[in-house]
Amino acid sequence: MNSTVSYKTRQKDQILECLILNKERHITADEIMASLNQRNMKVGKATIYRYLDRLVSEGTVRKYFVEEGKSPSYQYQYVDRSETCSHHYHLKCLDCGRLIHLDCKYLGEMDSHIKEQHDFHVDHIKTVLYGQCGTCAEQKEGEGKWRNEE
Amino acid sequence: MNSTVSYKTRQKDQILECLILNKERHITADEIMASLNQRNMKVGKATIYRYLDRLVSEGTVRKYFVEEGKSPSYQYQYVDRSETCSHHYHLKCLDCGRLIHLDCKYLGEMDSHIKEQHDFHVDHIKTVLYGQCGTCAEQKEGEGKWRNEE
DNA sequence: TTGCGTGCAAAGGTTTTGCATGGCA
DNA sequence: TGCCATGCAAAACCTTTGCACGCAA
Repeated sequence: MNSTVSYKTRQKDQILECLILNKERHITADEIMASLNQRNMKVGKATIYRYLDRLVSEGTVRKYFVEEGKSPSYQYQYVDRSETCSHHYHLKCLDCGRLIHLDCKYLGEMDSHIKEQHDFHVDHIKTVLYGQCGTCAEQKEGEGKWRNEE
Repeated sequence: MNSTVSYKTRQKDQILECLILNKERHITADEIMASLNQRNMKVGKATIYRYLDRLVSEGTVRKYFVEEGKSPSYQYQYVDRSETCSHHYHLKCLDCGRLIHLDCKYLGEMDSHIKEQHDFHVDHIKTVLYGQCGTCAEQKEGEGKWRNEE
């Protein structure tokens, strides 16, 4: 299918290693560079972006757009082959930023429901359910009422 | 709660009018400016961004991040008050951009399910289910196979 | 040796910010 | 008159691109 030849290089290995080390969470291109720099692995920013692009189109890595923190940016996450992220939902807590992978039969049924009753195919890669996780909800309750933004 | 005083101005009126005219679809800050310029209404870009921010935090307008076209950007859409958006889900077609308000008992149950079983409160104002609507799916089928990313 | 990969810096795009001025109340 | 709102331009930001050199195969 994709006939592009690809060379194996130190940079690619190190970038991929970093993604795998962080497979539990999202990481920005900048964070990857910082992380590599910390361990005295110098990789140019352009290289990181270029390789990430390739990994994303290969399906090895998933790309999200996230607004947490100050400036919005893309975040990348290694796709664990054992987890079928395309079949479950993602919940993201607006307070603590935690991403929860939700594997649940009930939600699978919801998919079918939306498809059959509402004629819409949900893309689990692009969709994230935003809200508040239980832990944060408890904390907020103690503090009084809550607000949408920080 | 929010005690900030707000003045009524020509610019605000015109921006809001433009959003309401386009309430069926989403629109970028740039498109708002272009649309206003066309009708000889001069409004600075900074003003548009600033007012949009305010409208978003008020809940009058919803803000999305969309990657369609060349450069990714934020898109805005007026929230129709007559619809109780905080209680239903929103589906957004990634192809045609249409926003579908989904009032459905089944999905309400899903909320309870997520809350009770997964200890997570879904925020319907911030959450959008992305995917493909039936109409667009049909079109794509005609054109051949589809791909996840472009 | 071939041509993909890399690094640097510059370009590109949207969105934000600073500051003086304008205009609502 | 007081203070919010506006406009302009510059800044800030992330991401992409051009180009010469490096380095797998």
